[in-house]
Amino acid sequence: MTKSEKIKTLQGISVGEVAERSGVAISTLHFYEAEGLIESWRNGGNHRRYSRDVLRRIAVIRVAQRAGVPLKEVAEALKTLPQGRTPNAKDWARLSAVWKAELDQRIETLSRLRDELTGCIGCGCLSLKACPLRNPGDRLAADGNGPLLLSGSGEN
Amino acid sequence: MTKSEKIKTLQGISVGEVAERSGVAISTLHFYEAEGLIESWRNGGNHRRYSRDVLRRIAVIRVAQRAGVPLKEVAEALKTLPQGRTPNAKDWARLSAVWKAELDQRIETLSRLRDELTGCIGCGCLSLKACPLRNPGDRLAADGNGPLLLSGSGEN
DNA sequence: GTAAAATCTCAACCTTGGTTGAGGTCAACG
DNA sequence: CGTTGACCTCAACCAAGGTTGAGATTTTAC
Repeated sequence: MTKSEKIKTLQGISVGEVAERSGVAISTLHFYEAEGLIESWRNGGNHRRYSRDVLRRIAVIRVAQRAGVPLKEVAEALKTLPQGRTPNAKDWARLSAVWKAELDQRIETLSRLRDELTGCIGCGCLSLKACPLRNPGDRLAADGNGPLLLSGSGEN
Repeated sequence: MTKSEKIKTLQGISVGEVAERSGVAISTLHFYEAEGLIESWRNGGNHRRYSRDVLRRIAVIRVAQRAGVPLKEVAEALKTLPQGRTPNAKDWARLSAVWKAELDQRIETLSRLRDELTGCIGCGCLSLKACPLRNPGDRLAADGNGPLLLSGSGEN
């Protein structure tokens, strides 16, 4: 570690630098902090200072979001990391295993829908009770993406 | 068609019956109408009346939503159907082909993410430039699910 | 004929994930 | 020392996809 790096570690990183290096807008960093996803302390002039591990945390947050994990759940998961520590390989494995399972579920649900859609293209069977796309068995097979009630019964 | 069914066709279906038969809340039907997704006329007492094909339209709307198609796009697609007609097999094929392609894209994006996540579980490599989960090449590989800017560059 | 159930309109509110702007302070360069 | 640029707070706003409630009317059932 060079002398200037040591000073930076002691003084922390500014919000602008975190924004630039993480690719996240400053307003988003404020928002994440308000939501308890990241932390900072203040310097003498009330400006936020971040430790380096905020960058890794942000990376984790963004991967989780890509996987469709809502921020609240990400926040919960991050709270299980001991005391604002940089997540290590084991922590990351624990979180990502859970998120991968959710992602698997989402992919499976969408794949099933795609298969049904493929089978139904052009068949016009949307009007039939027997159509898998209308199948009541799917009604509670939610997408994992919010509390969508996906019913659709009754002949018509 | 029985005599009472004939009368029903002439008089249209009430909003409550549509709600019950489609599994969609009345407020949602009002909302869909305001958004131009469905249509109705009014009886003498200003109550909405629907023709039967509203049920098939609602079914189409909900399948599209399951596939992640935003309502505005569904509305656009439904407007291409000639004059509030019941969608027939050909119409349905046209719409579902487009939506299936979008769904395919979504599934592919998520699958790629899953593979990366699987490969990365426990590796702790989120901190490395070389990690596929951090790869700038992914930055514009959006999810199809809203204008998510998924960047994440800079070493850390 | 009357009471209950269904419907109407319109505005306000909800959640998620942020962005934008106003008005004020802090820091750094020359 | 002054003037930019970076930063601060707080409130308002945005989009999507609806839900909720108030107050009025209509329809239905007994």
